Order: sequence, then structure tokens, then C-alpha cells
Amino acid sequence: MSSTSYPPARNNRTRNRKKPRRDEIPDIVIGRLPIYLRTLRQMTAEGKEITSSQELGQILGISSAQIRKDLSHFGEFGKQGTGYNVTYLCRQLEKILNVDHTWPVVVVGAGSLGTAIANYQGFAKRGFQIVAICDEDPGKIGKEVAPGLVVEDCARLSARIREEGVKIAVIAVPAHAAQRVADMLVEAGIRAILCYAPTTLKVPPSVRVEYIDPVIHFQHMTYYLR
Amino acid sequence: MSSTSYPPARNNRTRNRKKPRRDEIPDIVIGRLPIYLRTLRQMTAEGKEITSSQELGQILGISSAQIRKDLSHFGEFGKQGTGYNVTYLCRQLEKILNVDHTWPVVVVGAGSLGTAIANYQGFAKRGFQIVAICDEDPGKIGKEVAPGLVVEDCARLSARIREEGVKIAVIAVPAHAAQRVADMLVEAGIRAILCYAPTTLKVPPSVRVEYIDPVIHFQHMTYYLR
DNA sequence: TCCATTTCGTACATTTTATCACAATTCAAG
DNA sequence: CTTGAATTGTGATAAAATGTACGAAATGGA
Ligand SMILES: NC(=O)c1ccc[n+]([C@@H]2O[C@H](COP(=O)([O-])OP(=O)(O)OC[C@H]3O[C@@H](n4cnc5c(N)ncnc54)[C@H](O)[C@@H]3O)[C@@H](O)[C@H]2O)c1
Ligand SMILES: NC(=O)c1ccc[n+]([C@@H]2O[C@H](COP(=O)([O-])OP(=O)(O)OC[C@H]3O[C@@H](n4cnc5c(N)ncnc54)[C@H](O)[C@@H]3O)[C@@H](O)[C@H]2O)c1
Repeated sequence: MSSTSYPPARNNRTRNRKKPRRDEIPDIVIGRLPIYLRTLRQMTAEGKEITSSQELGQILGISSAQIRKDLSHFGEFGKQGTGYNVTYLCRQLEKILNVDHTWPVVVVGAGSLGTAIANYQGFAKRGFQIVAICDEDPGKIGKEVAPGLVVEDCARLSARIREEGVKIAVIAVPAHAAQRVADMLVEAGIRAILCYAPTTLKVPPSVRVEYIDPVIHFQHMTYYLR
Repeated sequence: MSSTSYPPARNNRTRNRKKPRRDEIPDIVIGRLPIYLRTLRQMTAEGKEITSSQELGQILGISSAQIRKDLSHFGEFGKQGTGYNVTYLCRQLEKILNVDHTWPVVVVGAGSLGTAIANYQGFAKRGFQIVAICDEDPGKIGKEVAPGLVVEDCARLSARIREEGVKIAVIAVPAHAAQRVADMLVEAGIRAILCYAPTTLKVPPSVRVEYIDPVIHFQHMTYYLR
């Protein structure tokens, strides 16, 4: 640990720095923070105590200035001449991203992808706990697809979302069923959806959807394969 | 089918349009094309023959002007007053993206994710055929993880990449092994990598890497959950 | 203590991306 | 044939994102 403490003491320059309102911080900046956090956690695991915007940029393939500017939207986390305390910056990013506690997550669709997700330890390890999974196939209901995780029917899942205040859901059903599932989730109070179905969903503005479609990535890359 | 043919006949305005060199088309534009293509294919499946930038934009939640401008980098594919012929635009985007034929793909890591990928029909259906899978665990080698797909050892996979000229690979191993695997793949001649391991890889500029990490998406969304 | 070196945070410049808005077409209805 | 509504492709403009460069610390060694 370095001798002086993080965060740095206030000084003339920082005293009057205006804090931007949350909603005017560009989404593209928010989108990079989880990458920074992942890298910092990796450093923590390796026992690294200090890093710099230059080192981070090197690892991530982006400029050091961008990292500094991104972070500067939220405060001053580094120390001139030294860099950033890895643990401290981790904690700060976790607070900013709202991941300084565990989030419960539900999964819809207990097919091959849903089962893989339910069994993946990486979610819980990084703060996202799969608390329930459902499927419309009666043949799957009651099956224990992962340790301690039994497939429920969709009505039950909907009720649990409400009762337990779950905000995050994963859609792992075929594309043709995805919109119907999304409607159900929104109705139940879900606010964030990670959609694996290769389709675009229509949801109210208060709900955020992100998509994972590996084929999209393949097709993006093949453009450059000549 | 509409009475007149796509593409539209050339006219004064188009005659002198300069075609931008491939390498100066913004990557962010390329990144949207697969989304357009996916939507158009969906329309094809629904029997829709004509669409418009407005309709596409509505579905995708982006502006019609952006869609028109994106497409305009590559030519003129629509007809004023009418819109776009779905089939024709599909074919054009497939050519542009270089997905007017099937690409062979190899997978490294035959764990739970690798197995799910190997079994997923959605890749082949959209032009990406998993032709081989490998694992370093001797206990997994020889197992048939999907119909017609037997786990090989990594040296054999490397040889096949070379022999068969495979250009695209998926990394589905734990993060700590990912860089080693990437080095092997690059050495074997792979040019595009889809990495599921939650880490950032170092590869030469001639190789493109894209990442899928669901936790990154969760963390992006939790920022907005207050 | 002083100096050389490192690194941050940020004002300003540049580049990139998105939007606007309109002439040119297309087509169908009357 | 004429009119009106719809839609494209694109130059001009606006907005957003990124990069540059530097003053202000912080550190460690002479
Ligand atoms: N398997 C993969 O590796 C993979 C990879 C990328 C994307 N995907 C996508 O993820 C989705 C699921 O893929 P999969 O391979 O698990 O498919 P799958 O057919 O194995 O499983 C889908 C499951 O969803 C259930 N389901 C269907 N409609 C439902 C509804 N309305 N409510 C609740 N459950 C419903 C089905 O009963 C089935 O169990 C698909 O959209 C697929 O394109 C899968
Ligand atoms: N399972 C999921 O749903 C999921 C979701 C997102 C991301 N991931 C990520 O995908 C990766 C794989 O996850 P998983 O659940 O399949 O893990 P897993 O442990 O089930 O499988 C990993 C496999 O990789 C093999 N392996 C390890 N080192 C190797 C090497 N050098 N060469 C070849 N094979 C090697 C192991 O023998 C094992 O079979 C991990 O990085 C994980 O974080 C998994």
C-alpha cells in the first residue's frame, strides 16, 4: 500500500469542480466502465496494488487520455505522479456502476443456453445471482437444471419477480417467443433485460435491453476477412 | 414483387458518385449492417417484400436517416417513393459483409459453454458452420459433444486450421487460459476470434477480436437501475 | 533540499458520428 | 396526364467523441 491515502486530498483545482448530473454522462462512457472494472479486478487477483491510465490503456488498447477523461466524470480517483490504487478504484467503480452488492437475476427459457447460464459460476462470482428460471414446456418444469435451481412455470416466475423485486432478467427462448416473454417481464416489473434471442425487442423507455448475438459479431468480423 | 427491378437504374445523380474505399468506411457503420441484415432476413421469413428506412428504423430504434446514410456508403439499393426490396437488400448486405457463403469456424474449449455452442443450430442456419472443437483435457478428447463433432486435441485443431484454411475461432476456455489459446490460434492462421472468456486479449493488428461477456452488459445496465 | 521524472485532470482542438432538410423520383388515384 | 403522398440519397450542419498538450502535484534519488 502506498504511504498516502486515496482518494487524494482536495486542493484548489478540485474544490470548484462541478459534478455532472448522472443523466448527462454519455452512455458510451458508462459502457467502458465495466471493462475497466474487470481489468482492475483481475489486477487485484494478481496482487497488483497500483496502476496508471497508461497501463490500463495499454492492456485495453485504448488511450490513457480516454480513461482519465472517463473517470473524471465521476471524481478524482488517482494521484498525480503515482497513478491509481487498484483496490480503491475498484470500489469506486463498483459504487458508480451500482454493483457494490449482489443483484438477483431471473432466466426465462431452460433450453440448452438457459441451462448453461444457470450453471455458470461466473455470474455469482461477479455479483449476479441467478435466483429463478422458468420454461413454458411442462416437461421441463420441476427439473433441477443447476444445483438448487428448479425450473418453474412462467406465472410463478412472474409472481416471484414482483414479490422479490427482481429487476434483471435474461431471455433465452427462441426468437419468435422473445417479444411475448419481454412483455411478460416488463409487466412483472423487470427493468433490465439481457436478450440472447436474435431479434430486436420493443419495450418502454424505462426498460433497458442489451443483446448478445454471436452471429452479429461473426458478420462484423467477416467484413474484414478478404 | 414490384413491377420494376432493383437495383434502380443509374441516373445523372448516381453516375458520378464516388465509391469510398473499403477501409475508410467507419467501423461503427459496419457494426450496424448485421443488425439490418438480421431484420431483413426476419422480414423475408415473414414474406415481406418491401420495406423502408423508416420502417427499419422504427423496428430497430434508430433514425431512418442513419440507415439511409449507412447504406449509401456502399451504393444505392432503394427506390425513391417506394423503399427497399427486402430480398435484394438482403443479398447486397450479404455480399458487403462477406457472408454470401458459409464460413467454417473452430471452437476451443469443450466445457459447458463450448458444448452449448457446438449444439446450437443458429450458427449454421446463419452461415457459420462449426467444423471442429478441441480441449486440453485428455478426458474430453474423443467425446462426441454434438452430432458429428468429436473433441480433438489442440495440436490436431491447430493442424486443421492450417490445412483447411479456417479463419474464424471461438474461445470458450477459462480466462486464465485465453491468451495462450489466442496465441496458438493466431499462430495457426486464425484471423477473427470471438472470445467468451472475460479478459482482454493481445493479438497482432491483422487479427480481429470481439468479446462476449454477459456480466459487462449487466453492469452497464445496473448503472441505470436506481 | 532540489531536480528529474511520472502521472493526473482538464481546457482546447480535432475528428468522427448523427441529424436535418430538400431535390429528385416513384407511384397510385382521379 | 396531373396531382399528392411517400421515400431515397446526400450536402450541409450540429452534436458527440476523441486526442493533444500542459499546469499541477507526487515521488524518489542526488
Ligand atoms: N445455445 C446457444 O449456444 C445459443 C447461443 C446464442 C444464442 N442462442 C439463442 O438463445 C435462445 C435459446 O437458445 P437454446 O439453444 O437454449 O434453445 P432451446 O430450444 O434449447 O431452448 C429454448 C427454451 O425456451 C423455452 N420456451 C419457448 N418459448 C417460451 C416461452 N414463451 N416462455 C418460456 N419458455 C419458452 C422452450 O421450451 C425451450 O426449453 C435462442 O433464441 C437462440 O437463438 C443460443
Ligand atoms: N457457461 C456459460 O454460460 C458462460 C457464459 C459466459 C461466459 N463464459 C465463459 O466461457 C468460458 C468457458 O466457460 P465454461 O462454463 O464452458 O467453462 P468450463 O470449465 O465448463 O469449460 C472450460 C473448458 O476449457 C478447457 N480448457 C482449459 N484450458 C484450455 C486450453 N488451454 N486449451 C483448450 N481447452 C482448455 C477445459 O478443459 C474445459 O473443458 C469461461 O471463460 C467463462 O467465463 C461461460
